[in-house]
Amino acid sequence: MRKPKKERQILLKETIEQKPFITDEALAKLFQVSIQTIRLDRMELNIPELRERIKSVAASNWNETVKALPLEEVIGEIIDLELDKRAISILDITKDHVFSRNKIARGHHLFAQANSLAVAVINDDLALTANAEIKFTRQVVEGERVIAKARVLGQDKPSRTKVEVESFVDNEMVFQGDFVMYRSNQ
Amino acid sequence: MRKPKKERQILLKETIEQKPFITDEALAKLFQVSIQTIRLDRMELNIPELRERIKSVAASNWNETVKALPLEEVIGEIIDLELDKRAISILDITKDHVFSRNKIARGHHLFAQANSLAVAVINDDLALTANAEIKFTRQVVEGERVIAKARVLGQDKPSRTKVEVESFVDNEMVFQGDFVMYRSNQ
DNA sequence: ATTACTGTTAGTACCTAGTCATAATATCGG
DNA sequence: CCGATATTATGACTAGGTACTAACAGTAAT
Repeated sequence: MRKPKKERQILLKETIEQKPFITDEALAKLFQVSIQTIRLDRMELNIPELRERIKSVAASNWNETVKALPLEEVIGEIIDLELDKRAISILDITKDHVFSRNKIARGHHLFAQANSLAVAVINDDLALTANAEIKFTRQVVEGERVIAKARVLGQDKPSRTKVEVESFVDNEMVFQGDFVMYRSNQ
Repeated sequence: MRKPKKERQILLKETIEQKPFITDEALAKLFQVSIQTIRLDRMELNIPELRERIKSVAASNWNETVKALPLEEVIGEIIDLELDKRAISILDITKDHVFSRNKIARGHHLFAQANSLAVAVINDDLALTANAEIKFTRQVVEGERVIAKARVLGQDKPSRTKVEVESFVDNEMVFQGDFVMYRSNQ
């Protein structure tokens, strides 16, 4: 029934992470030990008391409300561009681009970088994405720098241009997309 | 210096709404009355005590967490969700979402709505887009309301789930995407 | 002038979910 | 079996309250 200290502490940590609203009393019942033991465990694991946990959850809420829409106009910085040929852009992955849970970059930011690069490379006043086939080949985490390279492949029909975009972190491909772009054909 | 009861109570309500972390003691000093007066005021105004306020702020985040994605991280507003089955979200296209030139919605916003819906519908702690095939079937302009509908199709492999997302403006399809989602366990 | 009422302040007992410190007991490994 | 580690118990204290009673000042009505 009762588990050894180490095991209990690991479970305790997980339980509190998952359910930060739980009291020491409830934890004591859950693990079949006294409240004091739970408190000693929290001490050792540096887990604050219930009220402080709730407070921090509430506070983190407050801050994230302020951040509003992270999807701004910034979708990478273009560092090389030859219209209707190729283009390169850089996007530094910050905390604004990642899931709060696991620090992995959200897919639409990688897509946005690639897509906007595909739009930018088209030598036309109007360029829209008609369709695309994309692959997220590796996870990107906070702090990494994504380099997207677009290559114009050619035109099936006069109003459709194919653009291939490949994105890299340290020469490792993280994203690959084939975009079919609509253009007005002035 | 000291204001009449009514005025104080109005200000009290506003103050607490704006700063829910404030204690009765601090409020008493702020309004130059005794703690008891503040408590009587809270009673009359049905404002709960500090800890309950903090709790509700914290809970408002925790409860509304859809497995993989906190609700406020979803692009668009989720109006229907049944995990691992289907989900619907609404995104109103504002000037923030369009090209300044022609008021046409930028593709990555439609993608972001669809992609985050595909993430949200997955009943798992970790959900990432592996790859996707998308079509922009009609242009969307500023002021239009996009309704995205996600449908979970099934699983090829245990860790891969297919999600189809179709987005509409006035019953007209504007976007269609087949997403292959990676999920951690379950 | 007395009564009634409102608004404010004061004080008590009690509550929860802890803290800290110390002591006593239980359990396990060698 | 002994000693170290682990656990439980005990008492005193804290913040931020609730719930209740009592007192008092100022105003209005009778």
